[in-house]
Amino acid sequence: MAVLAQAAEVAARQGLGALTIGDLAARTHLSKSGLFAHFQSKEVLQLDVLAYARDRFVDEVIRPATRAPRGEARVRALFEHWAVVGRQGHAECLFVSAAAEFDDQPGPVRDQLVRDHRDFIDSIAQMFRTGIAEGEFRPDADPEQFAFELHGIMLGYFHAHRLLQDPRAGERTRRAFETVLADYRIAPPPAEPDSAESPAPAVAAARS
Amino acid sequence: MAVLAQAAEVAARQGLGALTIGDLAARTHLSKSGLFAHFQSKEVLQLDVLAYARDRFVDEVIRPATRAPRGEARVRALFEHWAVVGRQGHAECLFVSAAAEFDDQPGPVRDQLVRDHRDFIDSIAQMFRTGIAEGEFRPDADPEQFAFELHGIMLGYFHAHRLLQDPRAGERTRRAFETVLADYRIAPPPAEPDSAESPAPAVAAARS
DNA sequence: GCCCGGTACGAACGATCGTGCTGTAATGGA
DNA sequence: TCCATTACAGCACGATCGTTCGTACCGGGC
Repeated sequence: MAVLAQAAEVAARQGLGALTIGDLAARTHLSKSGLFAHFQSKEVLQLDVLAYARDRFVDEVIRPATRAPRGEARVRALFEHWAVVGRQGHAECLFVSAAAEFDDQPGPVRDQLVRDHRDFIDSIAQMFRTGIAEGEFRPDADPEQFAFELHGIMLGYFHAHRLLQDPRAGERTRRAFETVLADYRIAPPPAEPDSAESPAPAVAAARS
Repeated sequence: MAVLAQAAEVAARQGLGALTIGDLAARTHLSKSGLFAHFQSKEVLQLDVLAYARDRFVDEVIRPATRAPRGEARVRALFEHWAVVGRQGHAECLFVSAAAEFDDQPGPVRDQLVRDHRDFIDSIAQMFRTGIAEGEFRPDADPEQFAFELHGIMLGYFHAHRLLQDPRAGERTRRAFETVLADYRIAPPPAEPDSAESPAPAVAAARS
């Protein structure tokens, strides 16, 4: 539905709570009551927008990633698609702002938000798990810990990119991602013995 | 002003945009016009709330941290105080939700938000810099990169703690923090030579 | 004494909020 | 061709939004 696309765009910009029926009706060239007839209430509208954004996110981030080869390549694909979606200010910002908005007001919207997010975190952890099974990640690593850290990096990215408009946000994000990945990867390039003052070139390159 | 404390609490819960003058007047047992007289407009109210929250944050997080010894101890103190404030749902959530809310709507509130946040990031970077000067952190490290990564971790913490109510959020956050710190610390405990299959115990301990 | 700036009030404003009810033009299967 | 369904518009409702106005009370300086 084209209405939901418009609604999602507005909600991503102003927040789910600031999404107003009258404003949305004007944007879609519909009457307020005509638009309202499609949803029984504003809450249903918010839930529909959330579902729409989730479908978009699955289509543009998760599914493309699962088409990449299992293991680190898949995790990298997830990262890349995720960053692209966030950069364009699409669905992702909706989830970030909605999460901050509804983190303290109970109700169906919050519940759905929690479910969606838990599912996504589980997807990340699962992709990481296949990386362990493929022998690319350390077998003693905690997949949910990796999901937590990756998610934090992306939150920082959206923050720096959208609010601060830091032109180096992308570069910083990628560097943090590579560092985390390097920490979890199996068989890191062995450092030269006792090179505390002059760190291993591979590590230094990953950090500069 | 007690009114601002109430306003900050509401804004932290519902967001700065959902902070309404009538609602705030009822909470403070004032008439709407009587309360409105103190601020010339809602925008000024939002800015005042922001300034109030910033002062609280400086008092409860930044200043206590600067009283800790220079170097890693100070960075750790910052982390601890930051986590405590975020856990109690005080000022920090206001900044997180406000950032997500105003990241796409220009105006004085957004500008102030950006200034405050840049200042805070700079504070983190500066604390890290003293750690370099003290010889505790790698001299080739990028302080702003560290600030970015720490900030991302905390964003992930607030998200997991407040929205998902993950009981393991604190533990995950601390682990991520220790990992990042270990990456930036100088003179990591030297790994046994050629221990690719069995990683160094110190690293494994930091991750489990 | 008087005046004055601050602080608070009640009432009201136009606008917009979410939400109903009613009417109607279009549509598609029987 | 008829009829049920759908998709919309029009209008109106009570509530609440931010804001303004006029008006008190109350303190201290002239």
